[in-house]
Amino acid sequence: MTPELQLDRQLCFALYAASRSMTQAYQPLLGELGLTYPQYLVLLVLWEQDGASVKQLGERLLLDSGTLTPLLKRLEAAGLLRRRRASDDERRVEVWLSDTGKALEEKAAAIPQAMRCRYGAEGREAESALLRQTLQQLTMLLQGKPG
Amino acid sequence: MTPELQLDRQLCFALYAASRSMTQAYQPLLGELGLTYPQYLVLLVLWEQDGASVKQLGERLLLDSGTLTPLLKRLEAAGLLRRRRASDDERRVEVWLSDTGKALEEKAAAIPQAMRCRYGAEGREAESALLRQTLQQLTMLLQGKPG
DNA sequence: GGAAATTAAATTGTACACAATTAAATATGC
DNA sequence: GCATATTTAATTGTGTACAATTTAATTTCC
Repeated sequence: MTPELQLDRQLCFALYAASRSMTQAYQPLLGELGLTYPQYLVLLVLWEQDGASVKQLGERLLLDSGTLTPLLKRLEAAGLLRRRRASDDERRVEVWLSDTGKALEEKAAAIPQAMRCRYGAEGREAESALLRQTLQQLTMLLQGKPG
Repeated sequence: MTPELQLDRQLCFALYAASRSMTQAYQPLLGELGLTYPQYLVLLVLWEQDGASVKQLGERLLLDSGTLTPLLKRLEAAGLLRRRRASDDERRVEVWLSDTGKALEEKAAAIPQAMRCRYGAEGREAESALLRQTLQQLTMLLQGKPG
């Protein structure tokens, strides 16, 4: 066995396992709101930036239209948002929150604190902020954007 | 906008983005071997532990049979491994590498170094080992296993 | 030793991811 | 001003993820 290929030495697998574990930990909380984890991410962007285009959502979340289009259709079917061709550029599709979608932000506001508790980050704000920044830098590197 | 809900402050999104970026960065290297990233992870386990059961693979990779069964069938169809009911317990399915599957380890041996170069980890072994350990601890926490 | 509980995979159904292609709208260059 | 290139979404097809159910084999417990 090549030592370099040991699973437990792979940063990539540590990332993959942590990311999926985190998503799983969110699931019970998001389930109460009727959301999946990627749907929650889309709403996080829209609560900051209502009316964002599919392209803008994709840039923030690093997702393409092949993922976003069906996801947005499901959120539209759930009544949380509406999709609209922009009048000044018919190629663009703008995504606007409905009142229900806007109102959901209040319920979601409790989630971050609940999760910090869940993964033992309470009282370790500095440590988890550092981890977050390290991951953000790594993402920029992997995306080929000079950091 | 609730400040706590800002996308760029979410550890969960930093993880999600980094994990997918890492998988994307592996893709060109794995593509040459005809593998997807999860398939590569399965092979990492088998190169360490040939003959592992589906359950054992699932425990190492945190995946269930719903994911593994079709993935293993594809690797079997590609001629890299064979699945066999264990004779001492017919519930268990053992996964054994073919000669082709075993031989692939040599080609894969170049991947870790190529990737370290790719994400700027050269000469920063300590830093990336620390990140890996932090992520492994976080995963254990999220999986509810006392760390 | 046989019913009930447990375990291991497979199956079913839904929802991402993402590469590759298509289609429509806008921008560009000559 | 018009052909060409670019941009933006949608579509198509493959491969995960994962919850929930099913099936078959083994344990457990009386």
